[in-house]
Amino acid sequence: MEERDRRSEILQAAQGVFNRNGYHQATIRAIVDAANCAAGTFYLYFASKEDCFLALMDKLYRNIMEQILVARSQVAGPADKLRQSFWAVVEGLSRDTELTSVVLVRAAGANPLFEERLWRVRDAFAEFIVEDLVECGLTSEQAAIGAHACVGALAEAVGVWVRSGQPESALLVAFEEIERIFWVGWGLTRQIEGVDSTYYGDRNS
Amino acid sequence: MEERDRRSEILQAAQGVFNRNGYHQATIRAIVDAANCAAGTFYLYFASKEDCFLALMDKLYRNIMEQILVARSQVAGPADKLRQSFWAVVEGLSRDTELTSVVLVRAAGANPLFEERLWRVRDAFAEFIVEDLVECGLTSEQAAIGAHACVGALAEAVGVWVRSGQPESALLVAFEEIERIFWVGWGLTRQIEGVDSTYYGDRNS
Amino acid sequence: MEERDRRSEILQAAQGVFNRNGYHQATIRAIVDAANCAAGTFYLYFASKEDCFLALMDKLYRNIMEQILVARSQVAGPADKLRQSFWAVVEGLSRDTELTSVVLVRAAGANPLFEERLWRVRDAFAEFIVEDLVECGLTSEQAAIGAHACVGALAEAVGVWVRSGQPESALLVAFEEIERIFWVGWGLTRQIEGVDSTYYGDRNS
Amino acid sequence: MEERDRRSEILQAAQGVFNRNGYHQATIRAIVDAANCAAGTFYLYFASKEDCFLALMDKLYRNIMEQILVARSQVAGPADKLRQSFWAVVEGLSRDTELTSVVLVRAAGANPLFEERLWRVRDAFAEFIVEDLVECGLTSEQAAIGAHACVGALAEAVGVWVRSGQPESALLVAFEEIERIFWVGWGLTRQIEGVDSTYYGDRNS
DNA sequence: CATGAATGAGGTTTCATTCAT
DNA sequence: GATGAATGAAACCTCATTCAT
Repeated sequence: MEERDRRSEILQAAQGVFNRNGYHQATIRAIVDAANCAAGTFYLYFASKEDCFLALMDKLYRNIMEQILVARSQVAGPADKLRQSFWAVVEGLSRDTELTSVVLVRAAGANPLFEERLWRVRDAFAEFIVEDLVECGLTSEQAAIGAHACVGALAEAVGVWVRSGQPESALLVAFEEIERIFWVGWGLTRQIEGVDSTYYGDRNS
Repeated sequence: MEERDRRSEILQAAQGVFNRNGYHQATIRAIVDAANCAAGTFYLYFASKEDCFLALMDKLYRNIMEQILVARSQVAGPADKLRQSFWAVVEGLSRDTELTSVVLVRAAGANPLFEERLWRVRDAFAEFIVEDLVECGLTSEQAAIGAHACVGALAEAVGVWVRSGQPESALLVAFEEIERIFWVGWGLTRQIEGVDSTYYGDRNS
Repeated sequence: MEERDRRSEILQAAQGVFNRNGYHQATIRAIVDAANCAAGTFYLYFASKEDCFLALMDKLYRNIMEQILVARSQVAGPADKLRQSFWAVVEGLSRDTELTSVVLVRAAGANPLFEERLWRVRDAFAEFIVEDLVECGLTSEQAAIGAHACVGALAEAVGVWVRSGQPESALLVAFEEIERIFWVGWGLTRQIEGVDSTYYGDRNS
Repeated sequence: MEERDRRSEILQAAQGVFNRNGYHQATIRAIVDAANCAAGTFYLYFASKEDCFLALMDKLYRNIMEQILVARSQVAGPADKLRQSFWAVVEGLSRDTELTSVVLVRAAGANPLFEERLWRVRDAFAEFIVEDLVECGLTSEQAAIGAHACVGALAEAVGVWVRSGQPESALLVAFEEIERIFWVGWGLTRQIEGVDSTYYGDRNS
C-alpha cells in the first residue's frame, strides 16, 4: 500500500518538467529534483531522456487506443462507430491534458524519432476514422484527407486551449463544434446551420 | 544579379538543415558547410542560431500575409474574402513546402520562444478567417474554434503530404477537400454531398 | 564440502570478468552476475573493486612463492636452486593461466597501486634468481638485469600464448627454449649451439 | 616560425599526464591544463581520449619502424641485420623514454583496444628478428620464441628502469647485457662468459 | 567582408558503494 | 548472511559563439 511506484513518480515529474520547459530545456537534473530522487535513480527506470519521453508518448497512445477499442465494441453501425471513435479520442486527450499538451504540442520538433512516433499515433487514430468514413460512403481519398483534417483540427484545439489557460469545459466546447463541422461537412447529418444542442444529447448514452 | 545575397544563401542552407535534422540536431557547422561559408560568416548575418530560425518563421509569415492582404483587397463580400483568405494561406504554405514543414513541424519543442511565435503566426491567419466568419453570421466563439480547426487541418495536411512524398498536386487535392468540408460545415454553400469540381473553377479568377 | 566458499566464487567470477574486459571495463554488476549473487554480497567479502583485484594479484604471488620456496628447499647448489626457481615460477604461471593473464597483462595502466604491486611481484621472483646468479659468479648488476630480462621473457611468452589459443604444451616448449637461451647466455652450461633434448631430461627428477 | 603545432603540444602534454597518472586517472581536464588550452581544443585534434592515446602508440611505433628500416638497409648479412634491428629497437625506445614508458608500461590493461594494438607493435618488431634468426640457422619455432623473449626482456628492462629513476645510461647498460645474453644464447658469438666491452665497439659504425 | 581556430559552460550518463530490509 | 534499490560524484564530450587575422 505504501508501495510507491518509482517509475510512475519519475514519469509524472518528467511530464511536468517537459510541459513547463519543452523537451530540450528539460534537464535530467530538473526532472529528478521534481521527482525527489537522485540522478542515478532516473537511469534505473529509463535508458535515457529520450526513452523517458517515448514512454510518455506511449502512455498517451495507450490511453486513447483503449478508449477507442472499448467504445467501438459497444456499437454497430459505421456512423455510430465513427462518432464513438471521435469521442474516444477526445476522451483520451482530455483524461490527462498535461500529458496531451506535452506529447502533441511540446514534442514535434524536438527529435526526429519523436516526430515519427507522433505521426504513427496520429495515423493510428486517423485509420479508424477512415475505415468508418468509407463505410459511410465517402471515397477512400476523401476519407483519408478528412480523417487527418479532423485529427489536425483536434490537435490544434488542444494547442489553443493549452495556451488560453481556460477551463477544460472550453476544450469540450471546441471539440463539439469540430464534430459538428466535420459531421455536416461529411454529410452525415441533415443539419446545415447552427449547433443544435440536443444533437449531442445521447452521445454517451 | 551577380550580387549574391549571402544572407539568403545561409537562410536557404539553414532551412534545409533544420528540415533534415530538426532544430537542436542542426549544428551551425552543418549549416555553414551547406552554405559554403565559414562559421564566423554566419554571425555576420544572424545574431544566433535562434535568430536564424526566427528569420525562417518570419519568412513564412510574411509570405502568407502578403498573399492574404493582396487577395483580400480584390474582393468585397465576406464569403469571397473568406475564400480568398483560405486560398491565400494555402498558396503561402505551398510556395515553399520545405519552409512550411520546418516552421510548422520543427518549431515546437525546440524553444519556448519559437512556440510562442508559431502560435502568433497561426493566430494571425486564424484571425482573418474569424473576422470573415463572423461577418458571415457565425458566433464569435464558433468562428474562433472553426478558424483554428481549419488552420490545424491545413497544417496536418502539409505534414501528411511531406511524409508521403507525393507530388504537389496531392496536396492541392487535400486542400480542396478541406475547403469543401469547412464550407459545408459552416453552411456557406448549398452543397452537401460530393465535390462539385466546377465549384472551385473560378477561385483564382 | 557442501560448504561453498562465497569469497572464492566471487574471486573466480571476477577473474573471468577482468580477463575478458580489463579492469576498468569490468563492472561490479558483471562480476556479481557471473558469481550469481547480489551487489551487496560482493562488499561482504571485498572492501572495494580495487581490493578484489589486489586479492587476485596476491593469489598469483602466493601461488608462485609457495612453488619457489618448496622447490628451493629440496636442492643445494646455486645452479640447481636457480633452475628450480625458474621452473617454480613457470609452474606457478602455468597453474592458472587466466589468473596469470589477468595479473600480468591487465594490471598495468589501471591503477598506480596495481602497477606498484605488480612490480613487487616481479621483483620478488627476480630476486631469487638474482641471488642464485650471484652465487653462480655473475656480477650483481649482470644478475639483476638478467633476472629481470628472464622474468620479462617469461611474461611475454605467457602473453603470446594467451593470444595464440594454442594448447598448454606450446607454452611449455616456449619456457624450455627460454631456459635454454638464458642458461647458455649466463654460461651455466657447456652447450652453445642447438638444443640438446636430453638436456632438460631430469629437471623435475 | 612562431607557428606552434597545437596537436603536437597537446600530444606532448597528454604523454606527460598519462605517464604520471596512468591512462584512466588521466583526465581531459588535466591534459588541457598541461597543454594550456581549453577542453574543446583537445577535441579539435583528437576524437577522444582513446584516440589520443592511440596516437601516442602510433608515434612510438613509427619511431621504431623508421629506425629499423633505415638500419637494416645499410647492412647485408643476417647476423648484422639482426644486430641492427635490435639496436634500432633500442634506439627507438630510447629516443623518448617517457613515450616508451607510457606506451609499454602504462597502456597494457587500460583498454582491450590498446592491448591489441600493443601486441601488433610487439609482433611487428619480433617479426624482423624472427626473419633474421631463421636465416642464422634457428628453427622457425626457436626463432619465434626467442624473438618474443627478447622483446619481453627489453620491455621489462624499460619498466625496471622507469621505476628506478636512474639515468638513461643505466638503461643502455641493461640493453647491452640483454643483447649479450641472447646473442650467446642463440649461438651467434664465441663468447660465453663475461661481457667484452670491446665487443659492442662498432655496433653503430 | 570573410575566416576558422579556440573557447568553456553545461549536459548526459556511468557505476562503485551503501544501507534498510 | 544476503539483498538490490538508491545514491551522487565525477567524467567525457558537444557546440554555439568569439575575435584576431
